[in-house]
Amino acid sequence: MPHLQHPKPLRLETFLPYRLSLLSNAVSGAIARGYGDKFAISMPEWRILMILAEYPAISADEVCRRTKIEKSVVSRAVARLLKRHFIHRNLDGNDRRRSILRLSETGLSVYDEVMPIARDYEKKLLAGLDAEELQTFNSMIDKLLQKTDNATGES
Amino acid sequence: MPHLQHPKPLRLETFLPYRLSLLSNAVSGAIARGYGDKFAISMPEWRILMILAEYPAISADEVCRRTKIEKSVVSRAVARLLKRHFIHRNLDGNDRRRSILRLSETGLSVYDEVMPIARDYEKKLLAGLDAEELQTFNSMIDKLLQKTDNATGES
DNA sequence: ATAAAATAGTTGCTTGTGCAACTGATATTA
DNA sequence: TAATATCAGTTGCACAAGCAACTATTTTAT
Repeated sequence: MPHLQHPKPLRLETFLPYRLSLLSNAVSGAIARGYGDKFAISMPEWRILMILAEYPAISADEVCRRTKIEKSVVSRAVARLLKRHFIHRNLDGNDRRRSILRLSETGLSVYDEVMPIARDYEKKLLAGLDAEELQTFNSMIDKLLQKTDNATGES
Repeated sequence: MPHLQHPKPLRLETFLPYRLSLLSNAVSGAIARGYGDKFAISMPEWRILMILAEYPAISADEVCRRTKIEKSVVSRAVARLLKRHFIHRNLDGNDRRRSILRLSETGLSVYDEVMPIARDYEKKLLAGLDAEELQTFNSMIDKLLQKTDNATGES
């Protein structure tokens, strides 16, 4: 039996999508282990806490837009954060479909404890890389995100 | 009710793990849509085809090591690829725990059809970026992968 | 040689995710 | 104003992923 092999295969190890996925999983995974072990919060929950720390008093819908998390995932994560009293929810008086989410004292204290862990991890990860490299790296990410926006985005 | 807001929050939009995850999802997602719509193959399945195109005649275990896909996922993906006759499997004569996987003619032809789509997408994504930027970007990914290896790896 | 440990691979189970359908509320149009 | 469309949010469902437990085989150690 012949070994079927493409004459010029696309090498997985150098394939950008694969490399990005490895890196993203490794980085997100490491941080997720941090807050997951300590507070039993999931990544979507953590991102919601983050976005509410940055933008207090926004709706679930705005959370979706800002975090790019799918709305059913947000809905269930919000339910769990409510049950654990990490956030509050009030109906929006002007539009009773909408409700306004806010961090609670508890939620803020959780955020205050997790945030430095996340920030330190990021810092440690980027330590020893010179500023110019980092600059290029970040601008590359921006450029690539823009390109994928075009491909993914609305007509 | 006071709006609880951290005085110096970690901005989600500039948070590296978040940005990497956005980018990775967008990039992998775009390609996955390509082969998914056309051949109904999943991302793990596609990666297994890729790795077999590059390394014909390797074991499932080696597929795991080379693709970093979890072994149960590989097992099920291999089962599906076998059922669709995209690959062959033979027992290894020397070690009867192990079996040897190979692309079939069909599998190779699928690979030959999907591969250019993936490569073209990658090319289009990277078009217009100057070579030096790209070089830095790739070396940054390598450096970061190495750092996460240390953190994730064995004691 | 025998027992214990390691390895390749499969399967069961739990969990997370995302689409689609749905409810209730608001906006739009005729 | 009535009919229709849109929007915020929830829930049902189907599927993917990962862990752990298991089988069968091979390696290592005593």
